[in-house]
Amino acid sequence: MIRTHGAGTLRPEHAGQQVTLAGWVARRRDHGGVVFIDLRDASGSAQVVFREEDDAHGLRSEYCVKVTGEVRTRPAGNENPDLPTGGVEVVATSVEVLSEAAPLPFPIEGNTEVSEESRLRYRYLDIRRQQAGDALRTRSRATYLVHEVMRERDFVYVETPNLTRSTPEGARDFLVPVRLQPGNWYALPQSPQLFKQLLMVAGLERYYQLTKCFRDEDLRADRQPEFTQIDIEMSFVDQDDVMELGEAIIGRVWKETLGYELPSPLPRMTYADAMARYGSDKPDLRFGCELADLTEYFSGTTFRVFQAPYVGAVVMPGGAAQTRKELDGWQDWARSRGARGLAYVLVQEDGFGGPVAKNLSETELGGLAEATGAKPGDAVFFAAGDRHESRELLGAARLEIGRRCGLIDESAWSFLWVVDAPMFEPDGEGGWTAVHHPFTGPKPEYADTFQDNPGEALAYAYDMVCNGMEIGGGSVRIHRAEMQQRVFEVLGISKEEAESKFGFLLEAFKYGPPPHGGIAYGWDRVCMLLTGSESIRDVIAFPKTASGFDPLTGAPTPITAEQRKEAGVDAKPRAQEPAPA
RNA sequence: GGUCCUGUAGAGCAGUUUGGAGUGCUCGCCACCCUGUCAAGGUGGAGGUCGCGGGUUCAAGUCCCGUCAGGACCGCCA
Repeated sequence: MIRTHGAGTLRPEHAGQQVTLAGWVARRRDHGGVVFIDLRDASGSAQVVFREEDDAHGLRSEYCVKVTGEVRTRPAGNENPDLPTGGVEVVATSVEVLSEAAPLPFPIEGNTEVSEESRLRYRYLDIRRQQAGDALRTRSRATYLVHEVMRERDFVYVETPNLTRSTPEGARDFLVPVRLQPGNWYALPQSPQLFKQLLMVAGLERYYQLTKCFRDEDLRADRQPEFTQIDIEMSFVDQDDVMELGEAIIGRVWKETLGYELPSPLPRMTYADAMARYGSDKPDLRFGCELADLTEYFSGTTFRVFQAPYVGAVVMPGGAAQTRKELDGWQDWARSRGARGLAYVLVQEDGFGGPVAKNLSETELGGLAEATGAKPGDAVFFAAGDRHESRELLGAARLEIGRRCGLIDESAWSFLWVVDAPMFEPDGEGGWTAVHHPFTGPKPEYADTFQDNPGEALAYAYDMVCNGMEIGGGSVRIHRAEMQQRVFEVLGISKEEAESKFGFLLEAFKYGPPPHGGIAYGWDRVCMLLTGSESIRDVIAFPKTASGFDPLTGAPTPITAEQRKEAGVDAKPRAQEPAPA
């Protein structure tokens, strides 16, 4: 090594030692006759003292330097108790500039806010900054912890292909042209779902992998086109076994990195409860404001709008004090989410306000506070119509209320499992679509009957939710061809279609497939929560912007005509796949 | 595909409401001064297609139209 010590490791007990440090010039304080340099490396930073004759005046921010000198305790009165190395300094005897640095596009030191655009453009400098570097280091520590847990539990780490077959999952595939077979394309995996099930057939019994997944959909703060999953599958297990493992992993990570002890076992909530009480399948339990179901309450109402299959409400504490402009703002907010508006009643000391109040009877208004839990000074927001849509609107309003009113305890952790989601939901065209994926099994009590009443059947599935964000989800899978066939029938997938799309899985299931189940964690999201980041981009070394652009490399780029020809982008497949009989 | 926010010196911002000379702040950068600082200090200086294009106007950073980029959200993402 070029250096003998990490700058951040120096302490008074090193006094008297000759050391060589290597790192970057973080700050310089040039007094003419004496020059102080804070030399930073991955371990921290230390003060180096130069005298006039050492010629340190030419050192500039972020020069990469090697310094040799003697550690000494600082002169009395000059210690800096705010710094870990503040008791000592290195008196330089020689300095070598390993490389110079051009003037920086943004400051490395200090807490200056820098636009994400330029941080990503110069990501290597951003990561030199404390915050971005720490996020990646925390992610690394957490990753090791996951491997520890999995190793302790005898899981087999298996890598699955990234160049694979397009499979009919939910998202759009990224496609890769195949030079060796012009006209044919690989797809990048949306997840290793089918491979991990094959590994169960293969008898590995306990598989895991930290792996990239790819989905060609529009991006968000918590979505990137390529992202990392902890992918897990286990044989001969029940739902509780997988959930116990999931809690062990997340529990270890939170305990070892944040010192936070996860409740054990984690609370569980049914999907039905989550929708009814929080209007979400991933409720944020860091604050209350539960929804009130007023369908029964308004069953006899003369107000047309409330003559609906569902009427619900959510209370905004202190909301009656809002200005007309703020209340109108809620209407815009609701319309931007595709709703017609957001009816509201203001509960005041001396009565009720808001445009809806006059449409309600004395009795309806009189019992409203009790029915919703509203107090004088609060606003009650209503949604009426389709049960699911209305609840989702109220759930979104609840979150908005939580944010606007500062009800969310940012220091709190709210972990829970949401279980018993429906297997199917209407696809809007008279058929059914899988809520989870088509290989998810029904809860045992629906095993024989789900095809008769698909809307009622519950899936043997579970989602881990943290602070209102889904961080992991899984299910006990179907392992019998007969049951799989019935699911396909509900989904309107013909035998031929199933055969051509994932015949390889169905074939594997002919050879003694074990009962199995698993889970996948969105590792970027987990790390985002762990580090308190606003976006998963903060825990990804080289992320892409919302339009899928990488400001650092400039990807994606056009290709040359030659590349296009060679890749076979425009080629037609040589022969059609054999038509199903 | 849609809605909203943002774009002014290397960085972070103010100025845009009500059009009047690129007007300004903090940091950084360059030169010089300075022997105990640690967000060092002092003096001086450089640095601007006001995202881009068009329009209105005697006059546009400011008003209008379009467009590009970034961000948030809806749709979408099992």
